[in-house]
Amino acid sequence: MKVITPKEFSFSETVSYLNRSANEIMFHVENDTVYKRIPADPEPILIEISEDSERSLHIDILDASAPQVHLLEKAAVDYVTEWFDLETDLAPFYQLGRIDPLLSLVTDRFYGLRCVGIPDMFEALCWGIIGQQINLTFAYTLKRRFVEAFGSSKEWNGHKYWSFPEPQRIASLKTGDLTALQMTSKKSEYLIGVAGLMAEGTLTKEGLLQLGDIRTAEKRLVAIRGIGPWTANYVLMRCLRYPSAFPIDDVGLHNAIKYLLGLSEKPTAAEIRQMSTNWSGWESYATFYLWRSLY
DNA sequence: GGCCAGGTGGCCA
DNA sequence: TGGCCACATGGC
Repeated sequence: MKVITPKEFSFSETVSYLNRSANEIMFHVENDTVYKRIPADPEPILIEISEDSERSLHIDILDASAPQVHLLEKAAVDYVTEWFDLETDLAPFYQLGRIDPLLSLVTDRFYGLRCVGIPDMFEALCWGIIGQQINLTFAYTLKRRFVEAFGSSKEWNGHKYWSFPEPQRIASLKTGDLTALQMTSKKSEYLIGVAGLMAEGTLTKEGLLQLGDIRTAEKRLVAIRGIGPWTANYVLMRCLRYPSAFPIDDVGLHNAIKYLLGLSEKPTAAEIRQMSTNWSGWESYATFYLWRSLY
C-alpha cells in the first residue's frame, strides 16, 4: 500500500535512526528497506517498508494469508503510523528551532526525523529497564539475549524476525533465568515484577492513557519498583507519546548537550532545566533530536 | 586498568 | 525534598 506522509517527514532520517545498532533484534534494515514482524490478528505479520522514487512510503505484507488481507493492510498502516509518529504536526517544533540556540543545532540537520516509538508498552518498559546504567552496546546485547530466549520468531528469506516476549512468559520466570543472560539480579527482579503487573492486567497502556495527563501517568509508573523518573519519562515519550515527556536525567542527553555546545563538562540538572525552558510541550522531540546528534 | 554507562532504591538529614 | 551511596557488569 502507498501511504500518505506529512510534509515534515524524512524516511531516510528514520532509516538512519533505525540503523544505529547492528545488534538490533526487533527489526531489520537492508538496502534502505525496513522489515519488522508486527502484532496482528490472528497472528503476527511480517511487513516491509520502503520509499519510492517520488518519496512516497510503501508498506507491504510479506506473509499475509489471502482472506484477511484488507484487515491486515489496515493494521500494518496503523502500526507504521504509530511507530513513526506520522500524525504529529512538527511545524511548532521547528518554529522553536528558530528561536532556541541549542535546538537550532539539530532541527535543520535532522529535518523530517520523527520520534520513533515503541508501541508495545511491555517492550518499552523492558527496554528502559535493560538500558538503566549500562552502555548502549551492552543494552542491545542484553535485549537480544532476552528476546532470543523468551520471544517467538518466524524465518523469512533466511532471516529471523522476532516478536517481543509476552509478559505472561516473563512473569513466570525466576531471577536466575535472567541473571543467566548477564542481567543484574536487580534488573531481573524489576523485569519479572513489571511483567507480573502487565500479565495480571493491573498495568496496561490503555489504562495509563485513560489517566489523561502525563503527571498522573508518571506517578503511576514511578510507584512501580524498578521504574524511576528516567524510565517513566522514557516510556511516556516513546510509547505513550506524550510530547512533554522529558527524561532529563539521561546521560546521553547530557553528553549531546556537552558536545553540541563544546562544554568541557556535562551540564548540571539545573543548567539543563534552564536550557529547556523554551521547549515546553516539545521536550520529547528535543530529547530525541539531541540523542540523534550522538551517532 | 580505570572510568563510564540511555539509573534506581534505600537511607539519612 | 535533596544528597549520598551501593549496586553489578560490560565496553572501550
